[in-house]
Amino acid sequence: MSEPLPTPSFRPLYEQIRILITQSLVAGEWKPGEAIPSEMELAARYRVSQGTVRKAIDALASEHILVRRQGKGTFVASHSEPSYQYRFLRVMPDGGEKLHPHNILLELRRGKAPAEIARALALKPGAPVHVIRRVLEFRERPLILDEIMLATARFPNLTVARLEEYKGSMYSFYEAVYGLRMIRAEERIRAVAATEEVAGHLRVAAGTPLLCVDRIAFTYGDMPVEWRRGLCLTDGFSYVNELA
Amino acid sequence: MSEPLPTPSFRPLYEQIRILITQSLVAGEWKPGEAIPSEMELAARYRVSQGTVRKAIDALASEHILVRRQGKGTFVASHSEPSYQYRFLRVMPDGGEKLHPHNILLELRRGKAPAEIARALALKPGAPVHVIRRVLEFRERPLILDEIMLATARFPNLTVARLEEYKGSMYSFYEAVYGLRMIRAEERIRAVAATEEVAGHLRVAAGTPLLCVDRIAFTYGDMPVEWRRGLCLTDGFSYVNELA
DNA sequence: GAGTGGTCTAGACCACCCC
DNA sequence: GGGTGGTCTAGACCACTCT
Repeated sequence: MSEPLPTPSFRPLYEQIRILITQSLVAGEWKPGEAIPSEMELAARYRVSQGTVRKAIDALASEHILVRRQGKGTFVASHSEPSYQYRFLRVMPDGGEKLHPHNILLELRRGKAPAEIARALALKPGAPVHVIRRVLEFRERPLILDEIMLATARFPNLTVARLEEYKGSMYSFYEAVYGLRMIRAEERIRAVAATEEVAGHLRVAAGTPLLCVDRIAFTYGDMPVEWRRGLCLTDGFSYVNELA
Repeated sequence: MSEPLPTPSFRPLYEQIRILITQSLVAGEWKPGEAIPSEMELAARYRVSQGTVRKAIDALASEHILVRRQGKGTFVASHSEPSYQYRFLRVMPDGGEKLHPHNILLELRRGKAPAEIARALALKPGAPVHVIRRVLEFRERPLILDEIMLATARFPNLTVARLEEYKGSMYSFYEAVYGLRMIRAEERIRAVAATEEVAGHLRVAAGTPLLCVDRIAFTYGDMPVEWRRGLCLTDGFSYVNELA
């Protein structure tokens, strides 16, 4: 006899709970910084044991989507919280201090996504995008020249005023103003020589070697939202990474 | 009355089990690639429940120190296994294929550790070290010029012959020949211009921008073992990183 | 079928936080 | 003191692997 069915794929309960919790997060049922219901409440809601909810929350906490605080509750992670402000910024002063750079907006304009960037953002080639250019300064010295592209469809009414009024990182801006929480990012790093124009913005000689850091940042469900290219000086600074 | 004792710090049981397992790994009770005893056996050995052993193993597995294989057992991770061979190599062709480079040894000599490197390796300044220089090639093209420093005390009888005879990554060499398993590494990346000498080895023009990747690699207990500086071409290649 | 890791449950108790 | 997450246990059952 043929098998009844080749069991399409086994999905543990805690995995399904993880998905349900994620859906509530996407739907905005619990907002960044807020507490989600207690493990017992969620267990009752989903009709599973506390241990199963716990495993689901563990997974989300390990992705930094939720944050556990013993004695207080489990909270929705937010880029607005101090410790998460520059969570994705891996460039550090060689001294070892934290880097809380100062943001100088150079330009906000409309443009069309080049083919490669459109692909990265899952848009049609030539789709309309916002192009942001800015310099990050540290101790009065320019450090990084950023170019950022965002689909206009996802970021309506983006203006210089709204960008400049906002204090804090780009991702806390997306989160606070557009409800878009960035969960993870992929970076590709190369070494390049500064062009005349770039050198001007960074106040170094043309030809100075720079890190070119291309980043794609994703929200829930691995949806790409932001493309970014950072050109970064590295005298006195380096890109720090931990391999595990 | 005064408190009996201010409870110096709470140490969960599974944490203590994790430490005991780690000690057995350090002592070589179970060798890389081998299976450790089953969860039930370890539970009996340490007189705790299977669930507690499980949590300890989960932690070690998430650090890639152990590898679980359902239905088979839990194994000691090894840099010799194909999927772990170039576990710490983050430079990838832009195409996306995996990079399995070809190793060309340039030099092995004795030297003294400069102050900064001695500090990184927890040695006395000027301590004797092996200095290895090599080029990694990919498709007949030189890609990375590496300089590696290892304390001679930890690597006795290191010779060109032994290095050249060994096929595979540096870390599988350390593991197979010296019983040193590298667990994690820290990298700091900068952009530099190729010197004449470096440019010669990489067959590019002097001044070409390169990634300069400084790495410290650690065994168990966060003991530093290897210092390494890689100078890396990035046309057609990039350093890939995932931010979570 | 026997052995392994993986899931799920239920209940007890501990550590932490805040009222 | 009452709530939250964190630990630990014990037992049942499932999925995978090998023989």
